[in-house]
Amino acid sequence: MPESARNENERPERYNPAQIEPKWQARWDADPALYAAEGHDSTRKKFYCLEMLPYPSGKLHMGHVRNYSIGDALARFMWMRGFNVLHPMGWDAFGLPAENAALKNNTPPREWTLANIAAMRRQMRRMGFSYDWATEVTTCLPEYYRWNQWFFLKMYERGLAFRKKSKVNWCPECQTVLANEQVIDGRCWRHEDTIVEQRDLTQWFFRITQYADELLDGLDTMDGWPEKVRTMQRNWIGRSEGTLVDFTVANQPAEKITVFTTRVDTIFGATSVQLAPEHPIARSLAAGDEKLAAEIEKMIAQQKAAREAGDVGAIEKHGVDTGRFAVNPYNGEQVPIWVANYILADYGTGAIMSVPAHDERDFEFAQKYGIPVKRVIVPSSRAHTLPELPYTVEEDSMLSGSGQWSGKTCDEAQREMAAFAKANGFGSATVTYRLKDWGVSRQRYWGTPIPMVYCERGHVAAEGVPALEPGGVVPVAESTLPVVLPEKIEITQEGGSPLGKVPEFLNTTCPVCGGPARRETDTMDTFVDSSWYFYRYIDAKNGAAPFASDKAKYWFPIDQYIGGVEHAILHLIYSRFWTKVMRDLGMIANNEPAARLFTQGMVIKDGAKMSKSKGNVVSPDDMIARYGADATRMYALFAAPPDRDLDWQEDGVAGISRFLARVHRLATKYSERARQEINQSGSPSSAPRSVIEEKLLRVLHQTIAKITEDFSGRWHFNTSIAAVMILVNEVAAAEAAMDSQDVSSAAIAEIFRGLTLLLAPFAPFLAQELWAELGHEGAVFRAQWPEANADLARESEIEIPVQVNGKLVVVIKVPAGSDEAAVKGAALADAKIRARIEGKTVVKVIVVPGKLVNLVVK
RNA sequence: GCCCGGAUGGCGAAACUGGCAGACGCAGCGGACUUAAAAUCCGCAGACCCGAAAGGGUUGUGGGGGUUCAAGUCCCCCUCCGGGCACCA
Repeated sequence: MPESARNENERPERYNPAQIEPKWQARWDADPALYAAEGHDSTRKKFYCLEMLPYPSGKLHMGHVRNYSIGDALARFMWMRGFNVLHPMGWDAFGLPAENAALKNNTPPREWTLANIAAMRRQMRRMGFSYDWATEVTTCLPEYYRWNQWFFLKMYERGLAFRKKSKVNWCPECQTVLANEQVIDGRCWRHEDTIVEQRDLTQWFFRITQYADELLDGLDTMDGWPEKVRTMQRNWIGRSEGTLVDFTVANQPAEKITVFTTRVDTIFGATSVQLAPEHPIARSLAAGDEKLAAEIEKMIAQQKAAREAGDVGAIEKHGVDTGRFAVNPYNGEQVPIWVANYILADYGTGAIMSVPAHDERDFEFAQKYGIPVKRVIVPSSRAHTLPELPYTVEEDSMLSGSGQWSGKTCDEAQREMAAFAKANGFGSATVTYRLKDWGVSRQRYWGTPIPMVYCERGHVAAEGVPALEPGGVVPVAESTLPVVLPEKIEITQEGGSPLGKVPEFLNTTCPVCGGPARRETDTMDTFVDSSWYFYRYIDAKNGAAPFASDKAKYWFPIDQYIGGVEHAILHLIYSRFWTKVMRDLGMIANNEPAARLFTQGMVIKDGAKMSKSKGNVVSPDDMIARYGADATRMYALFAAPPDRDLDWQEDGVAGISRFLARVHRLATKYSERARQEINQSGSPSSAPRSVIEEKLLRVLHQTIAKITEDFSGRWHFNTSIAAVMILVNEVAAAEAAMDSQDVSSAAIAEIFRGLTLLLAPFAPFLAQELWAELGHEGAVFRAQWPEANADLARESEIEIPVQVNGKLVVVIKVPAGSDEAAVKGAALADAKIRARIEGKTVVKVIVVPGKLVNLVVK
């Protein structure tokens, strides 16, 4: 850091962040090494502090400010604790808004995006966030997205990227396909009012389901992640163990209906088979039965309507008997086949066996239609009366009326019956997931081109990789990456991929035969970009690989990841998947991307999330202009604990600003004495300390202890900041004593030095200003974090509340460390206590040393 | 319906392992400084009641019960708010 900031001419009388903050920002910006980490060969312990990268909308919002203020405080603290800190930032820069902006303003997406990035980077610097800009990652640049393409090729080689025709979610507004994760209650995640349609398209997928079990099991060991996020991911993966059982259609043994059940032990109680209306057999049974066919069409329409309304659960259960029968392979019994509107075509097999006696929903359905109810599960313990139906208990229950399995426990029966099905060729144990493979194709322009071509002669890449359809699917040669997104392009509102209209892009040659070929015109889901960006930070300029493995081995896993809970499933599950794929590619050694995850609460104003439509948005720029960056970020930490929602109140920012002004006034006033003390460089005075000096040092060291603990534990920075305020209040109250010689210059130097260091993670600009003002060299956040001195922090006398029958009567003072007898004696000697217990019997005296005394009297 | 959070002054909140409820801050009120205001500094402040005051009493952490010398904190039941999942067989 250059010379001290002290200059009599420019030093303001009053706290003026508009003067202090840009000054230090300029100095920090001029020295890129300040925020840079040492290399992966550093002997220092590393700390990878990561905040979720923003979409470059062009403006920081308060949610960003909060997220980054938390991360920045932590990064600065860890620096001060001597760690080798990596604290990077980047831009999730592909995506639809750039195309919309292009349509609206006739600005090319790239230009619009890069301008937004420049604006936001400026804001971040103005906020004083300590990012190492040398490692900046921008996902829309070919230097980055070529590695998306590279990964795509690697995944294709391993069968993890594949093409299939499937029903896809289509947002008419975005004019593109959405992943399941992007459909919320039947609506587009970006367009709450737009109902998602289903279309049949051939799409690229990543086989995330191959990792379903590992993604699920890993959650159990991830104790650095919030339980809430882990639960959400567990639900999302939705693993369900069960059995597949083939029923045959009576008189048509070639027609099989495979049902999925988690309760195969109840199969002797099955009294019907229920098909989803979309089920192929439902359709084939309806052939020639117009009434049935019409019913089925009605149900499909109804399901669609409910899906669109986002209220699937509200439809009344309803079904229609096909008049046909299915044969239960366990007992040969024939049961009617129904088609029902509550059976989902896309879960399990789209067909179930209905066991009304032991399933609540089946019971309800059977009651409605008069389908028989057959009890086959009973409690193991001999109860005199049988439990009411439906009886769904598995534990301590056993089978009855179930042939050779009668008398077995449900658990045993499930295992044995699945094995029996397998042995007899009519079923098997299986696992189903709610998680589906990740559809990554998007019919959009502003994204990573998928590096595949379609050979017109039908060539295929290699043996064993069959063409899925006429026109061979051939991966682009790795050496020719990146497939560059063309810049000259006309963006229109019509459907289909815009890249299909660019002949220079579309027409290419087949990498195998050199013949004519056309490129894949879809681009990748932007969640691909954000699934691995944090690996790129460690080696952002690497032109030969996404990153060097030895660097990843040093820096990973991320020590602390911080972001919004809204990414609990999408981004965070894809990132975990990507990490496992990279591990299997031999690129990294870690199984999970982040050791610890923190999800901060939302920023609320007037009881609602800040949003343009509600008109309650507070602009960080306005806050900076009025109160400064320090006050803005410190308020974001002070107003609520970081994991809770934060209610933005501008008066509160003003309060923080006043507090900072107080600190500034006091520190400036005593800086001369502090500087002299440093310049003397002698050992601290051994003169006995005054009572007030002792008290100031005591509070200082208590505050150091508390804040140090807050950082390593609960992260309740609101109370950390409150503790600094208490310290400052104490200092202000001691002003007279400091002005006289009741407080030594050595103590003054120590107090203001400590205060400044404590403030450094929260209000970095002011802390830096005072650091220089107090005569210290260098960057304050590279100075050593103060050590709490337990001796100085110790209270000599403590207050003990004394209760009579649990009610507070008086607070007495006793020397710290007094034993039980002494405390009890002092309590009983107190005049007020004596008056209170006079004439009564003391039944019991409870003494909690250091805490309180409670006299139980009668 | 299931699973997580949460409910404490006028407001944001604190009380980490059961031990002085309301730290710290905002807003408010009173005072000092000022011709005045702003800024700053000092003080008051959960509610209710008694008292001229000093002080004293009662009550109080969404509601009801319980455990305990002692409950915002633990147990049981209930209400409301926020979030997630959901005809998942």
